[in-house]
Amino acid sequence: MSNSPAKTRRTAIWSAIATALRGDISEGRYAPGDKLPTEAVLAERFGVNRHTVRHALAKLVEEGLVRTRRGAGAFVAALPTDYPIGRRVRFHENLLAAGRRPEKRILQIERRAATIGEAEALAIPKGETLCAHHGLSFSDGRPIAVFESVFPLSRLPGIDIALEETGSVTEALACVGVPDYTRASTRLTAVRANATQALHLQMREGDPLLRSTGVNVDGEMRPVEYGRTWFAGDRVTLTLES
Amino acid sequence: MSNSPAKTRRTAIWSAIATALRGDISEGRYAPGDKLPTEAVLAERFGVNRHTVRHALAKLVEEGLVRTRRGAGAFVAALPTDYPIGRRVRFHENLLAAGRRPEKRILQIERRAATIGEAEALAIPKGETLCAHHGLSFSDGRPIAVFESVFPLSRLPGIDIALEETGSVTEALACVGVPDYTRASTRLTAVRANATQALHLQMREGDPLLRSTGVNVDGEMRPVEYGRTWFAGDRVTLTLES
DNA sequence: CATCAAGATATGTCTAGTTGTATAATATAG
DNA sequence: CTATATTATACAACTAGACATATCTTGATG
Repeated sequence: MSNSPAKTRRTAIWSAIATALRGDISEGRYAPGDKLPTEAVLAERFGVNRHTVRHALAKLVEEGLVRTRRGAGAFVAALPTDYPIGRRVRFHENLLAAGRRPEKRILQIERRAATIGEAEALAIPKGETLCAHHGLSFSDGRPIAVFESVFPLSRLPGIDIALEETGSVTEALACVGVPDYTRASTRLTAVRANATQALHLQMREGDPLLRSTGVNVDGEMRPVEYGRTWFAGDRVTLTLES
Repeated sequence: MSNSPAKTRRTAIWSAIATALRGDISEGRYAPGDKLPTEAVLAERFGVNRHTVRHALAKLVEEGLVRTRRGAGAFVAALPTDYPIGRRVRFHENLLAAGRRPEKRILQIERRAATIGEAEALAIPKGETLCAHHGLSFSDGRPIAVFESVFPLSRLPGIDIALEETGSVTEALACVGVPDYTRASTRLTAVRANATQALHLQMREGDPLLRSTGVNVDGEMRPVEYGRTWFAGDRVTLTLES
């Protein structure tokens, strides 16, 4: 009579407000350092109580997007992390240069046979053993990407051990005789987050991700790493160098 | 317990309560916009459980007679606003003629490239710069619609500034040399409200909206505005002139 | 010009009240 | 006995208002 089984599990009001403000910020309507409208004004705009706006703002503060000062207002803390993609792609260096505090958590390192795509990208025979590792990247303590990258073991013997000991791609490659490497190719596309990715990135299943696929080569143009990275779309802006 | 338990009840308690409240409303005891007593008070007054009162209120909400807002209360719903759609569509004029108090709140004005659909509707090259603005429409202080409309900047230089200064489409167009305009086409369809729309219109996510897509042209039949409006389905009745 | 005081604003915190939702128990009709 | 209507209880989410406290603005004062 009154209700049908098709009940609407609506998103919380404060959550919708947070999303709206997050969108305004990421679209540049409020630039970094800008003062957001006062809580009272926002409450009026959205037609809700001030406490509901405060809940939304608290969420944005928790995410690091907004910083509040009592008596002064709420200010946009920073734009999404700029992540330059060019000939030299170094996670730690890039974020340090942007004034961020980078962090990396390796979830797994394993040896396994190469898939067809991996073998092709690394220019090795299909089914050859390689070293794969995947994990999470953080900026200022907030997860911004999940990655999976593989190395040809035949070309880089001991890379798996070096990776485990150093926890750094750059250092591990240096350990096995690759002092420098450059990005040979990068492909970008947008996909939806699956459950696992959403969990790691603290977002919702289906939220947009920016997927980057790239191959790094050594000084003699031999592929040394084939990596895929899924960036949280609302936290990262990739910038392309000429 | 207080009511005769041995007798067979022809009508359910909640139904009787709904009828009583419906009568109070139709007799003017509660005028449109008035706040009904709280569920606790009504439960006390009718000598029943709060849930039984809620069942009655749910029925009235379903009928469209009552609107509830969590934390605020239950209110007698205002009558739907008649909104004529014809050759001349003027938000303010239409509502003033209907004896309402119109209001408009522009949320954003920006310049950006035209999408394919917008370029087609305005008969301009794809990607050309246009002026877009979106916001909210009110009738007697209640939000009844969200809108987004775009203008071709090449054909109407300065329209964005005029819009910002006047806050009125009709006046802004007059400022840039379009003294009069008429509706060339209108398309209507029903859609579900997303979280943002629901928030602005103070309704629930998934509630039905009436979407109107229209193109306005100047005296020489050149498109000057391409607008989309989402009306709250329970607050507006569109009326078509012959 | 520099400084201080007072007022206006804005966020932080607290208390209370109201609707929304979930779960379980009880009564009544069929 | 079974299904439905009603009661009972608890908690979550949102509103409403008041007050404290930090910050900014303004104007008077020397």
